[in-house]
Amino acid sequence: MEISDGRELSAQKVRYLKFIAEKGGRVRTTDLAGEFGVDPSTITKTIAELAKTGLLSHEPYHGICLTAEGQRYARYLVKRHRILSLMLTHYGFSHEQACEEAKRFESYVSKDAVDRICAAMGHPGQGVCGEITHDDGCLAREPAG
Amino acid sequence: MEISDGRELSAQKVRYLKFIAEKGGRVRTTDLAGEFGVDPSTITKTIAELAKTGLLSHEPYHGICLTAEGQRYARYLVKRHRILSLMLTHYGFSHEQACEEAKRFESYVSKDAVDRICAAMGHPGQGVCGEITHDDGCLAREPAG
DNA sequence: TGAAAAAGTTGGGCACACCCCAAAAATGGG
DNA sequence: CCCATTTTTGGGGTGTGCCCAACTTTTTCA
Repeated sequence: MEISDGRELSAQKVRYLKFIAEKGGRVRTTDLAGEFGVDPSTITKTIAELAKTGLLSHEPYHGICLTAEGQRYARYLVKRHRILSLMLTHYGFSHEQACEEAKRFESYVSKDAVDRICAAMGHPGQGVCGEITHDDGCLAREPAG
Repeated sequence: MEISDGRELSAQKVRYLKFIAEKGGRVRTTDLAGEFGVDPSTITKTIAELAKTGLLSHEPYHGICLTAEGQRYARYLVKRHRILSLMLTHYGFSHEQACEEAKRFESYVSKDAVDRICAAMGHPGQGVCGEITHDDGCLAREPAG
């Protein structure tokens, strides 16, 4: 895959992660399977791979939740989405259109670019689909424990 | 794949196609293999798949060139690249940085979005890495012959 | 002009991401 | 405590993209 966020997660894994973050708390296999229209077994397997990265923990039969590191990373993913969506609204996109379009390509935009765009827009506090937080300075450089 | 340009070409195929268009004329297997750092046999196989779409013709041992349809499509790809690069320069990217960043995600931006951004920028005639042409109105709706 | 070098193609195979199905296991409400 | 629901396991499939070895074609140049 050709991901540009400092981690080697595929676009699909990023989508799963973002969904888990936005839903919050304990997420069930069925929630993900329903949201993405895939078989639950697909979710189980993909979640197992994500768990190995340390971004989430999966207690079999009891749900999925993000680790502290996963939450920090997910905050970045959400921020990225909102920064890019906001950028698109500068080009005549409605909020909803911007949101949809950003989903298409956000996984392929480098963190460096997101930071730059964020800075150029004056670190906005409000995006098109929610608040924008600016606390991702230490992404992917956290001790394991 | 999750491509958003109205065709179902993967990002990699799009890169190959864009390279062929930018180089112009008859392109050799070796040119592509060198540019992308892959084995020549990989190029041969991928080109065979692209040839089936009618975007280019491949005369074995004698090179690759775009069909009229391929040229029209490639013009869109180049325009897309230049529009997105130009957009990025509005956020503090240098020309070269904008160009590199655009390459990362351009394949995932919908044609609709490119058109909208193009319009919002006033259909610019000059991009960061060359002229921008605006003749892609009839993409992907051309008779085969 | 003809053999060696270079360029290109074929066939086989590998890795990764992502997906589904059937069957088995675990959970939890009645 | 049983049965319906949820979830996991094991097996399998597809598509993309890549490499290697062996072979064919083209080109070069002595």
